[in-house]
Amino acid sequence: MQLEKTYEPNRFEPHWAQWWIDSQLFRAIAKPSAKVFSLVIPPPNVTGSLHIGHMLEHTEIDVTIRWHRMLGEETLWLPGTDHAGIATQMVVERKLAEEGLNRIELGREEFEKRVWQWKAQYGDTIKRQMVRLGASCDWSRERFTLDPGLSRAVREVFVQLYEKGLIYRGEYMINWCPRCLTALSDLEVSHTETDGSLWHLRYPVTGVPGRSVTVATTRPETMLGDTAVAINPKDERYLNLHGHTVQLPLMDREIPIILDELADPEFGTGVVKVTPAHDLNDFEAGRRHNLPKIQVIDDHGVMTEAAGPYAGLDRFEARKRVLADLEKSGVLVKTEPYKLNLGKCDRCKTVVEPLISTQWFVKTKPLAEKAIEAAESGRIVFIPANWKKTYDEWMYNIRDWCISRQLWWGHRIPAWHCSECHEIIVAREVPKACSRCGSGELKQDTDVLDTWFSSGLWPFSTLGWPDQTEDLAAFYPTSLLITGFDILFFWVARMAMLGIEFMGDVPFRQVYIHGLVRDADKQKMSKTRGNTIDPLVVTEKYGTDAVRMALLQGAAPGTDIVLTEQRMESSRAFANKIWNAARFLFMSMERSAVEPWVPESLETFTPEPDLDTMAVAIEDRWIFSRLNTCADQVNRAIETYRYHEVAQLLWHFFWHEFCDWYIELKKLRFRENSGLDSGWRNTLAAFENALRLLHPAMPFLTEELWQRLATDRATRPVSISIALYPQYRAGLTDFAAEREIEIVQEIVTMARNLRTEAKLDPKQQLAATLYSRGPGLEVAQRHAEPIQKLANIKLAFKAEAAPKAPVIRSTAAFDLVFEVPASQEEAQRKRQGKDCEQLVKNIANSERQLTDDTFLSRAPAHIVDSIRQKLAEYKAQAEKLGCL
RNA sequence: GGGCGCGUAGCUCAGUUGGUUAGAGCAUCUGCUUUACACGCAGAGGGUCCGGGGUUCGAAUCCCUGCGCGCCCACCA
Repeated sequence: MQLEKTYEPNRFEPHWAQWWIDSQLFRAIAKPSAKVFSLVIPPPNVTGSLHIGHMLEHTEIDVTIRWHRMLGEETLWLPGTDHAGIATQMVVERKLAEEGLNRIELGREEFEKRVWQWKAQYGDTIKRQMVRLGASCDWSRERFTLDPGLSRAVREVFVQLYEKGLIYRGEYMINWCPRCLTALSDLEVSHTETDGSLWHLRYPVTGVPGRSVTVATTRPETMLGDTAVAINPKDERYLNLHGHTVQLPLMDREIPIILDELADPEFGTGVVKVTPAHDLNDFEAGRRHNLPKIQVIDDHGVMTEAAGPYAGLDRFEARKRVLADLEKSGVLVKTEPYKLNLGKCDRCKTVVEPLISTQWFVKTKPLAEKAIEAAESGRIVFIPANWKKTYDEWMYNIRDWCISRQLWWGHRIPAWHCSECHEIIVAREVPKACSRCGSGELKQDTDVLDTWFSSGLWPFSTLGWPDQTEDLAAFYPTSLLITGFDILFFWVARMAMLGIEFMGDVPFRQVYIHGLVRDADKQKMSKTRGNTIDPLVVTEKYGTDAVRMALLQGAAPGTDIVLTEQRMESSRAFANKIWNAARFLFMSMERSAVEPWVPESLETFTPEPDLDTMAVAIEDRWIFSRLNTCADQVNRAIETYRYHEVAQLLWHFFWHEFCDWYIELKKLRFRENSGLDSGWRNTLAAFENALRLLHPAMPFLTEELWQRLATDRATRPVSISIALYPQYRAGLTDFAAEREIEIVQEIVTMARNLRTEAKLDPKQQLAATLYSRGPGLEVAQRHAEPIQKLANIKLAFKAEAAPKAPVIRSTAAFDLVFEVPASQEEAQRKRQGKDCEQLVKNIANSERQLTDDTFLSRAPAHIVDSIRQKLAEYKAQAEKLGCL
């Protein structure tokens, strides 16, 4: 069984990936008692490229799923990525743009037909991406927006909310995108600070010659729709004008002066123009004072008939004309630069227009109260915990949620309008006749629902709700949601509210919020910046496992992740390192004609160290002890979502303990007795354990090697992913063995240091003497063979204090002296000078503390003791080097 | 305007409840074609823990403050 010299990820990874696609197979092989079930939905951004952020998400999710699967626990992991509806929408957006099509021109039927085509076409891309990420993927449950099951759940929720009075239809000021021709929720509008101007306009007071009020505005074109001017009731400057009217310039309309809090005496002149049809505050003020609403800008951002001479102009063009005319007539008294927060459509960046419109709303306050309580009582826990604050902040200040969209794609609102009596009927099924007048002339509302409405139902709609299915009983609530903070409000908050409302319990117990992936310049990755890393490209280049590892290394809770190719490159090196460790083991096995070991049965498949040979082989006792510690730490790290720590622990253990020391020590042993040895079993067991430990992080590589480790597949789990995950076992920790190997490492390292520092020939075997009066000398003597070979020296041992020597290296327990010609002593002397400096500093420091009475009286005893002990060691070493 | 977070080696970051000489990976430098691996091996150098103040026997860690950076929320003309 020969392995190639270099690990080629692309040869192995897709192979096992394919195996994972079919979750039915997984169910068949999993332990019957295990209710491990995962719902992974396709990442949304299949257009430009899959967002690398979702790759991080999927990796974290997959690590956690695999870990739990290996623990055989009954859990549902709810992976958190955007829902399939969005994925489809992204495809649709792109295809429409590419093919120069327009939804409206296509017509609904034709449009939907195309969408299904595109979905089929892109489905494979999505699948491939998922597969390469190593995510387990339940394709039998793939959900797209038009899924009949989901549609049913959406209708059910809508109707129930409506019946409870939590959904209403109302005229309100909404954010309108004149390009997308749809309403937007507050969350879909992003504000950017923009340089604008504040124009001061003078409105003459009717019937009072020479008297006028000056108002300030950032949007002069809206003045065409002014229906009042407001002054603050407390503002004495203008109180005498109350009851008067002003003459609206350009339109020659008489409008009242009203008293309203809207006007801030501190701002500008203290007088504000009121345009109820084009500004939310004005809209509300208009309601309070029963003002007429004059809409001067239409859905397309074009001036209406009401704008008089400006009708038909684009809103920005109208602004220019209005300003020019105002200036001409002397109404414009001042223009000053002003910074304003301009709301733009999230998707198309068009400046949003506040418009009055009839929309469907969800009354969110009652829902939010329960959601707040859930987080308060700890039924929902955020990790890191400070995200609760952000969640609360939003929940407490929640506003009603505009859920109707004037898009073509999505769930249609289950409401029908009677053409006769204008009654609105909300129903689960298409009604046959108007419930009021009995007319058969019914038209379904043309609006569709905000996609986040259906996404908010995801935790239960995917499980068959409103039917009381087995899945629903088993998997609601789920244990964990992993997601990014960018959709905390969009998705997490809505799932919480709707889940509690309809299921009577929270949808998930824990919410793990991960960071954002950034590029090397710390920029958020985005399509518009063009700095996205295409997962397909990098996984092709470095391998899926390497990319996963690179992501995990940065995945500390609460911080963003900077992903660089450099990091992926070093992860690939790590994969290759493991591959080669296996290669060495397999080659050695072959050379010694060792049969791959075959476990007796599936039930007893828990590779154990062979205790008899362990007693002889110190490195076996050591590696199992280290493995045990590592398993313990890794388990705890995954449990607390400290993925970066998981990566670091595994990396260090595999590379710097297993490869650097264990294999090197084993090499020596294999060379001296080439025949079959029961010690093999320990080596393979250690490797096998390590592979299992690594599996969640690097599934493909470990699976491949694990499959090759034993030949008899009939008697063992078919996959490493359902083998047991190594756990801490008290019996395996062996401090004595650890101490002994530490001594070996210490001496070998000393020797290597000394050799390099003294610029000695690395190939020449040098004579050296090891001095020590402690018990360590006996241990060193016992392991003289490996020490001498690893350090390439010939050692003599002396149980006495070291003499002053030119080429010496000391630690607390040992002094190592090289016998070298006088000519090579100079380099070493320089080095020792540096060591001395440090030692003298340390001694001074310790002595200062130990003569400080307050320290001695207040610091705990063990701290004082440790400093005393340290001081003695520093002094001893300084003496050996001749520093004092 | 409100809220959150960050500032530690050249770069990207760790640093658990305050306690020896502050760690890792990458990069840099030196030496090695050692038959598992040059995607490697063995070593080395590199830090005023953003500045200032305070609490403490003791601060990268806790408190205050200044500077710099980022994010989220918000209807003020």
